[in-house]
Amino acid sequence: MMTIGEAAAASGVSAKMIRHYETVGLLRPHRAANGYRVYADADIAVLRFIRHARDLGFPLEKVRRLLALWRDRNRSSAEVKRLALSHVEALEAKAASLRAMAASLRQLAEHCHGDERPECPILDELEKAP
Amino acid sequence: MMTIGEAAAASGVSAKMIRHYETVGLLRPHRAANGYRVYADADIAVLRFIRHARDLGFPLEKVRRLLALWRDRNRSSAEVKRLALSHVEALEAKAASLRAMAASLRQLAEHCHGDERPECPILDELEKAP
DNA sequence: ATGGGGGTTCCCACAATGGGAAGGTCAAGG
DNA sequence: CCTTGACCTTCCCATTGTGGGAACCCCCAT
Repeated sequence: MMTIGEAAAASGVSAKMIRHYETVGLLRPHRAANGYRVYADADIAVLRFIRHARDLGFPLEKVRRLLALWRDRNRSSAEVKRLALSHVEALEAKAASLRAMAASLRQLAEHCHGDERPECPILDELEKAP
Repeated sequence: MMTIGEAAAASGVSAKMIRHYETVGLLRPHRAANGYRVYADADIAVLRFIRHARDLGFPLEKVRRLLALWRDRNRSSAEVKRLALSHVEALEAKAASLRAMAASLRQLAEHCHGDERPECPILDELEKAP
């Protein structure tokens, strides 16, 4: 049984975020008589779970669903896999979009002299009509 | 000389965003006697510039600097190139991070049977201690 | 004059995180 | 016993970029 500060240290989630996860309903710690939140080992496990999921880029809504599956002893691994792969697709789509931007811009930059002169194909491109 | 709706249609930037760009100081349209914003062709060019820069993922702060360089006839292309390449690095770093997440997660998913059984290495990983 | 299609400002929301203020609580030590 | 400092509580604000919507004003055509 620990306070929020200890739970933060034990889980690697900041106290601020722990409270936030509670307000969005991912967590329900007990309260001591003085109003302090009290975290049991199971709560710490939840917090670590959340952190790992966040480290993999899952948005909180998907973390919520993962948690539900985690707690459900009758889940099918298929459902977990589906959720995970949909997230993989989202990540890859986003990454591809960023890489496309980077590639276009790098392309433009390669044609830029990068000297004292003001002429610059990067600005020319940004200025274009369409 | 056009109103904000026409400027939106001409530039591809929503009226909502045009107002926002104004409040953050990227734009200063004139005002008609009735209080309506009035956009000149130069303003439309600025809006298109902003849109192109946003399409390349530049955050508004960098868009602001690009605009300043664009307007500065004495700019050096080196400065533009530096700004662009720093953004390229940011994009690539972000993309790499997303791809790393996707790769880890895909890896985990590959080891998940994805059937009716509850055992799932994805959840096992999220549950892990550290 | 009236109705519709603009325009204006202002507030709220998202997602996830952090900063900070104002105040309550507890343990240690003088 | 009381102070001090570390910790807890709630509440508000900011970030980034975008959108939704309310309440209200304006102009033109019917």
